[in-house]
Order: sequence, then C-alpha cells, then structure tokens
Amino acid sequence: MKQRGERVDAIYAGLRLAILEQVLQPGTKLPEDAIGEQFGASRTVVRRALELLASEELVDIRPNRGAVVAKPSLEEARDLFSVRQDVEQLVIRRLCGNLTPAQVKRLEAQIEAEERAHHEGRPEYIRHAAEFHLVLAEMTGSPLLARYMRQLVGRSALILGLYGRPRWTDCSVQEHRDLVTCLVEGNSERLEHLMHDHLEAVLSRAIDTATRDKDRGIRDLLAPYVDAARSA
Amino acid sequence: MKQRGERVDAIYAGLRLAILEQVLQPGTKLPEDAIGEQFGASRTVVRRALELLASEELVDIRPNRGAVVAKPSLEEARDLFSVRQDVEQLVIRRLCGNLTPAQVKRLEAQIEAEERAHHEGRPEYIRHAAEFHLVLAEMTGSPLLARYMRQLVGRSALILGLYGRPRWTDCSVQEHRDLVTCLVEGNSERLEHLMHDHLEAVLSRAIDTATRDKDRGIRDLLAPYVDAARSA
DNA sequence: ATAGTCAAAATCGTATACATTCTTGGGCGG
DNA sequence: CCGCCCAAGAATGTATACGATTTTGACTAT
Repeated sequence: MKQRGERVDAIYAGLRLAILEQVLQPGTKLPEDAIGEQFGASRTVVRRALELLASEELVDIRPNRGAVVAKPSLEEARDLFSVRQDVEQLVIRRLCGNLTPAQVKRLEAQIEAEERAHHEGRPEYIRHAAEFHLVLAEMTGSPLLARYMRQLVGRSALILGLYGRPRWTDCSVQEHRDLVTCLVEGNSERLEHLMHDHLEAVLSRAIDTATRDKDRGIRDLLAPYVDAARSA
Repeated sequence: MKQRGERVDAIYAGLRLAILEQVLQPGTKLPEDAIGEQFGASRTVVRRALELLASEELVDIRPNRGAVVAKPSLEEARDLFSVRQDVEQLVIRRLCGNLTPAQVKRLEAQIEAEERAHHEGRPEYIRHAAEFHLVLAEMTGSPLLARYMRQLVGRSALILGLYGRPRWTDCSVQEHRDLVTCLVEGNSERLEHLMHDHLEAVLSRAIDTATRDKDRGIRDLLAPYVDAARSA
C-alpha cells in the first residue's frame, strides 16, 4: 500500500500520527485547504492522503461536508474489539512454538523499548505497546494478517483515546513478557488465555466504563458545568 | 453536476465487475484517459475509482507507471487462502446454532439462485456462489468481518481466474446446502470440517495444480508453441 | 423576542492545464 | 550485426480554476 508519491505518504503519515496520538481528536474537521497549506502541498495531494486514511476508517469523509477524524460509536468499538480478539488468537496460534531466536530477540527489544519509555514517563510507550502486537502479526509471515492487524491496532488506539481512561496500559509490559515466554515454550493453552485477558484488560474494560458513562445520560454529564456557568 | 460519488461508484463498480468476471485479466493496463473517455468522466474521477480498487488490492498502482489489474503471486494466493480459511471459521463459529428463521430463508434463496443459474448454464452462478460466503459474514452482525470477507472473496475470485481450472465450483451447491444444515443444527464439529473441505476443494486445489504447472518451468509450457512457430 | 428566510462565505467535487517521468523507436558507435 | 543512447510520444503527478453544495449569520416578519 506504500506505492504512492512521497509527498502523499508524508501527509498521510503525519495525519495518522497526529490522530493516533490524539493531537487531532475524533470529530476534528480536516479541511483540505488548511492541511495543504500546512504541508505545502495542493488539495489534490491532501485529498489522496485523506482517502487513504478513510480506507483505514481513521477519518470519515462525508459527501460535500469534508473530512473529520473518525469517531467510532460504542457499537463499532465493541465490534472492533471482538474481531481483534479473534484475529490476535489467529496470530498467536500461528506463532506458538515456532519463533526463531532472532524473532525472540526482536520481541524482547520491542518490550524493552516500551519499558524504557514507560519508566521515563515518555508517552511513546503507548505507541511501542501497540507496535508489539503489530510485530507479532508480521512474524506470522502473512502480509494479510499483518495488514489487518495494522488497521485493527490503529483503530483500537483511536477508540481508546475516545473512551479509555488515562493509565490504560500500566501493566502491559509484564503481560507482553509473559506472552513471549509462552510463545517460546509453546504453551498454547495458557497463551490463549493470556492474550485474551491482556486484550480484555486493555480494551474491553475501557468501553465498559464508557458504557456506564453513556447510560448516565447527557444531563448528568453536564451537571458539573452548571455551577461553573452560574458563577460566571 | 451530480451528486458526489455517483460517477466514482459507477466506474468503481464497473471496473470491479469487469475484473472479477475476467473481462479485464490480471496484468491488463488501466490507463486513466482511456477509462475516463469510456465512462465520460475526467481523470480525477477515474483516479479515485482506481484508488478504491487498489485499497482492495484488485488493482496495482505503480508510481509513475500506471495502474494494472492485480496479478497475485502464488505466494500471495496461498497467504490469502490460508487467511480466508481462518476467517471463514470465525464466521461459522459465530453463526453456528444462532441463525434466525429469516436468515435461513435468505440463505436458501441464495443457494437456489446459485442453483438455477448453474443449471441453466449462466455464468452468474460463480458470482452467486461467492456471494453466499459474503452473506454468511454479513449475518454475523459484524461490519468488520463482512468487510474483510468482501475483500477476501473478491481477491479469491481474481486468483481463481488466474490459476483455477474452468469448472471449479461444480459441486458447491450441495456443499452450501450442507453448510446451512449444520449451521441450523448447531453441529459445530462437522461444520468446521465441511467448511474447511469446501474451501479446500474450491481454492487450494486450484493453486496446487498451478504450482505443478509452475514447477514445469517456462520451457515445457512453451513447448507446444515451438511446432506452431516452426510451421509458420 | 423568536422563528424563518436568504445571501455571503467557506468548502468540496470536477475539469483542465502544466510539469515530470516512463516508454518507445530510431540512430549512432563498436 | 549487436548493443547503447537519446529524443519524441505517451501517461502519470500535481497544481489550479471553476461550478456546486453546505454552512453561517444577519435580517425581516410575525
């Protein structure tokens, strides 16, 4: 999918990162002119970048109304996570007991980068943690699985930014280590449980709390702002 | 001018059908001017349609060298089929024992359409047979699974056109009936075997014979043409 | 004051023009 | 005769212009 103009890729990558790092939050309008001016390119190029992002469902292009950062509904979020659970199981089933020493090293390096960033309080640890799952998918040797995982991971990040709580990946470093251990040992039964619980902890819990908030309704959510408005 | 997307969709759908029905064979060049003239649209619109097809990997856009109908390698074909095997298993696992009467009716109607077309020798039966799998995926209620299945089915058709033998779906009608029966009964164990064998028959056998041809090398493949050239 | 209407501004959709890159066919030198 | 190089043609990459649609905000009538 990376066979386009250099400039298109630059804008695509820039916007993608900005969205995944929540600099551009869901719902944010993405006018072609403004982006083009920012990157020093014409609307033609920007449009293609936006279309690429739309094909990943990271942005939503509405006819005649412009592009906005995608804002998945809770239903879409649940669908995504359930499919991701299944696909991650496919990945580990293919890898279990089949890792080469070089691959193990690669995974450990990935985890270490994640841990360092986390320890030093740098926010990149989120990206590293997500990348861990992508690396796993790539190690299956199936470009298709890797491609799907890339989309799933990207959209997961978007959703976690929307519905998740701030410290959502605190324990994932140790969990990632355990996953690698089981992959090496070929302990497939425990592995499946680990992965399931890992994703459950990271993903599903986030939208469960979001569901609770949703059920409270808009009135309750706005309650804290009433006083603020009164004192103004 | 007309609504946005109207003409883009027309060109997209037209090209897609032409590719899947092998009117446009893998490797065929798709020049923007020629297509635009044919459909009465400018290159801008054609380009967008081609981008959409590229995101499904039905066409290959090479930088500065134009778009061609995708020509998956044997390796890509094997990857696709193995992932499709897995995804189809996910689909039936979600559906097994959970079909509503309305859904059963829908599936039976689909099979009947396939059978009629097949019986009357119309080539649409191929499209109906492929659609059966897409309908199954849609019945899971997961837009993501349906989306992935749509891509997988489309690309499968492309590959079968490339490597498959003419009469590749002769027995699929009965196999589809059996699948529905097991889905209704909730006979999950037999179901998984049925689906696996069904896909194996349709897909893998095609590329296995293709592999044999490949291994014969180009010299053998060209042998029949030597005499023809000599007598010319 | 409020709701409805409408015109101006902003933004998108498409066409077209120009620049850049690739392909092709012919000529030149070995 | 073969291979290399280069120029002409063709096709893509990008920018820009213009028409169409949506949005906004002000104005009028009730």
